[in-house]
Amino acid sequence: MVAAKSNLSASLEDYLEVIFNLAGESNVVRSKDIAKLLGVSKSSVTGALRVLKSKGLANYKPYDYVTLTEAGQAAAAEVARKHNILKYFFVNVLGVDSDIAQKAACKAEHVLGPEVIARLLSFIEFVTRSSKNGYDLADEFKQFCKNRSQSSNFPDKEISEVSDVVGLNEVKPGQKGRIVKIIGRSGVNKRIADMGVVPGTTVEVQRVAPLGDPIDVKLKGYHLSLRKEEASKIMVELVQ
Amino acid sequence: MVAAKSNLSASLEDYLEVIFNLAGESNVVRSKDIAKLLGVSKSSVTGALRVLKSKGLANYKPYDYVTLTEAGQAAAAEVARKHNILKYFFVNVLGVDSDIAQKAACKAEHVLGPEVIARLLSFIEFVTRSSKNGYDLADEFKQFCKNRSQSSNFPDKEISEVSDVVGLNEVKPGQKGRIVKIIGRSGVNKRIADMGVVPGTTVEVQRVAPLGDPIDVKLKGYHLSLRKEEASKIMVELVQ
DNA sequence: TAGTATAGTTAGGCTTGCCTAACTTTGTCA
DNA sequence: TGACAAAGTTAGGCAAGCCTAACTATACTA
Ligand SMILES: [Mn+2]
Ligand SMILES: [Mn+2]
Ligand SMILES: [Mn+2]
Ligand SMILES: [Mn+2]
Repeated sequence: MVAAKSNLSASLEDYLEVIFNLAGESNVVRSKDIAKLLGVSKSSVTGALRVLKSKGLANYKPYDYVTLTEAGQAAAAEVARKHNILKYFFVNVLGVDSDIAQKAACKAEHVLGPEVIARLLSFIEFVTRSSKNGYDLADEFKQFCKNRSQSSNFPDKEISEVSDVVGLNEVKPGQKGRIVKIIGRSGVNKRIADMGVVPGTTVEVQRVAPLGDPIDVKLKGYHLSLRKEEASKIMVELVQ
Repeated sequence: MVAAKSNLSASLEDYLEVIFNLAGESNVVRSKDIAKLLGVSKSSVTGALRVLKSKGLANYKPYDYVTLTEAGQAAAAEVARKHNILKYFFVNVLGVDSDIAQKAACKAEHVLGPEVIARLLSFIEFVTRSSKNGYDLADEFKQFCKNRSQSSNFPDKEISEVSDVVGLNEVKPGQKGRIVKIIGRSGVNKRIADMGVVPGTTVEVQRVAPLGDPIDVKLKGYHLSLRKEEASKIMVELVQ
């Protein structure tokens, strides 16, 4: 029985999952219990059940008990399986708190595909196996967490810096910038373009008046005084 | 600088993430590049940027380049960090294919909280550390995966069976069921209720006519012939 | 068996996030 | 400069999921 490619939303998978779990706990599944477990209103459940029926996953009849079709049970079981594997890993390998693990598993179960889940299951098996050979990996990890000082100094994959393109108005006196772009096309911008303010040119800020207006800059040997408003439209990349 | 509790949707986090990454790769960030990377239309990007601006995360001005605020950069960096940690774990510990890991990480990054991510990072550190002590855990795991026959026999956390409450019409001759509920309140249902068909009673199906109609049952010593339509409204739990 | 409590449905509305088509702004280059 | 291309915005619409309020069907109990 190969599971059909389902393409269900996270929401619908959760409905399937709780119906599946409720069915395992009591004789019949009631709409209100689904609502309570998922934290949604009764009418939301009605809506979801209609969708599940339309997809051939639930045997829905108004006012009737809720049951899953064969296909629905298969899909639900798959979700529940992912949930269990994930929670097991979070709790018994990583040592995450049970409640947090429960919630995390019920989110992640909808976004991790079979390849990742299969590997994770193998890994759990590996860890379990290792503990039988005298080397309890999960335990070893817990020790590792305890013994180490709080500061994690793992080379937390350096994250590339954000580019240094800013408005010319933000450049400090003495700094230089290469013009990347001039925003807008107004008469004023044409005026400064005529004075050599074009992309590619390097400008140096010389003086900035108290309130940031005006700004004295030097480019191509010329001096130029710019309004803050104008400068803010000149995007430069800081150089040197 | 403590990161503010953001509560961003997965979608908005992805926008932040790609803006952050693009900013690291080139001088300026263009709307169309965001659209291309996320696989959405230009207008969707415009909409998202307006939302990010309203949340104080992006410096959005129509037709201007896209930049992030301090808060936006912080939020984006957090998402990117989760992404990197998850991908690293999937690829270098679990041995998942790089492309699949990339996609899985970019989904899971939105649903796994700081507790899980912190533990995962510690675990990666633990594995890395172990490899320096001559016991390469990740490598060991790969061997384990290879050497083992395809069949995984890990006690895949037994999943509870679905409850056996069915309509009486589905019960085979010779089987018995305890009545759980009778659906509907029509005159017909009242008739059979008068004959002892009430919740709690155990019925045994004796004979079923060729097309499933009628159905002969025995209860409390009486014989009763039911229409399939009637029987389908009598929910029973299989017994014995 | 009626009257009330409970369960479930319907109607209508909201938000998020996406789309296409048409339009405007900006960039480019002869 | 001015025409054309590229980038970005606006308008309008749609689907998924959720909600509340009002209504209806079923269950319980005296
Ligand atoms: Mn879930
Ligand atoms: Mn779950
Ligand atoms: Mn993502
Ligand atoms: Mn990502």
